[in-house]
Amino acid sequence: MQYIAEKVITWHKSSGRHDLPWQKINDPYLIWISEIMLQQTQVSSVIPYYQRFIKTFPTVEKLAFADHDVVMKHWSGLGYYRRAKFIMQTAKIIVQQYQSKFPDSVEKLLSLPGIGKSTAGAICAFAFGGIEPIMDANVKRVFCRFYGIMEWPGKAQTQKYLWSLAEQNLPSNNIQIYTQALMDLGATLCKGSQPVCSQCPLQLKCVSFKSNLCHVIPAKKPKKTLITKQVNVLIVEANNQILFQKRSDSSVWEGLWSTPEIQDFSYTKKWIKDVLGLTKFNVVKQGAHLAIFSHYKLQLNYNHILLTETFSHQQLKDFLWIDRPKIGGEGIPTPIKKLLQNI
DNA sequence: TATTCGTGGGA
DNA sequence: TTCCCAAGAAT
Repeated sequence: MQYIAEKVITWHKSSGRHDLPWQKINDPYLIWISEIMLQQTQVSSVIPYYQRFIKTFPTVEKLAFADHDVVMKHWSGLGYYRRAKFIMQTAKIIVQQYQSKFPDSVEKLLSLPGIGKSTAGAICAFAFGGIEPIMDANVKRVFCRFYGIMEWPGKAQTQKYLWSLAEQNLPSNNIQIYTQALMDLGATLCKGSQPVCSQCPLQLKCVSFKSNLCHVIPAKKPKKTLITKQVNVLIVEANNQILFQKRSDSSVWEGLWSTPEIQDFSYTKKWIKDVLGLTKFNVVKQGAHLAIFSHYKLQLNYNHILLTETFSHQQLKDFLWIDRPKIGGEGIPTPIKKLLQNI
């Protein structure tokens, strides 16, 4: 067997992680859910979401026929909400076109929404024992260090090279243990900061260790100055309830319920009239709340509006009144929840 | 192909 | 406090 595979498989038996909720199972549905949740999301963050999710949606059929808002509520707080839309789409496809049975080839898995090359490889390997590579942040770090790759691993050209190395290093058996071992090594020893090279099974042939480059490999992502986006929102309150509007597709917080956006506060009166058919209200507070994202800052300018006119709560499409005490449990973006806590 | 998608944890 | 970034994919 190849050097890396032999070493990490042996290492994993004594020192790998063995108690993650999605291990020791081979149900492709459960493995799929875990892999989607784990995209760009740390294990410790995923665990409670995963357990709650599979309790409510234990099978692909349950998910395929689930209510959109119930699914979003389960995803609320986890981030990257497109993933929730994609799993609903894919669940329907699995039920309708695959008779509820997951395909076992990378090619077919890749055609499903939300499943890219790495997730397809992980599902193949973990659920079906397919000899397929993955390429997550852990594997990138391990291979970059082992082979002494100086370029930023997110660069397209570098990624291509990393995939070819991942292909070359595949073992012909024990693919589940090998795949898990690579990630565990990256998560527990070959960490981003302060790697524990003294315990690493790859130490003898690791280029970065031998050349003392572990502190500069992997290379950091080139920095970009964050821009600040401005958004105006209306916090409309009546009878201890807040008015929410469903976020549209292809925008931040897609599919979640949020406080309605307005182009300019000078349109407030017209907005209240058009949406609610009301003319009487008080602006009880104005302010701003800053939310920091990984790729930009969002300044939420708000007007807190109290309706002073009695009215009937007619059902408006894509609008929803939510009791203030229930806001924490709904599918609402975290920064909006925080904003409302301070109102 | 470079950008856009969140949130929370850790240094 | 501030910065980085994590079991990536879609466009």
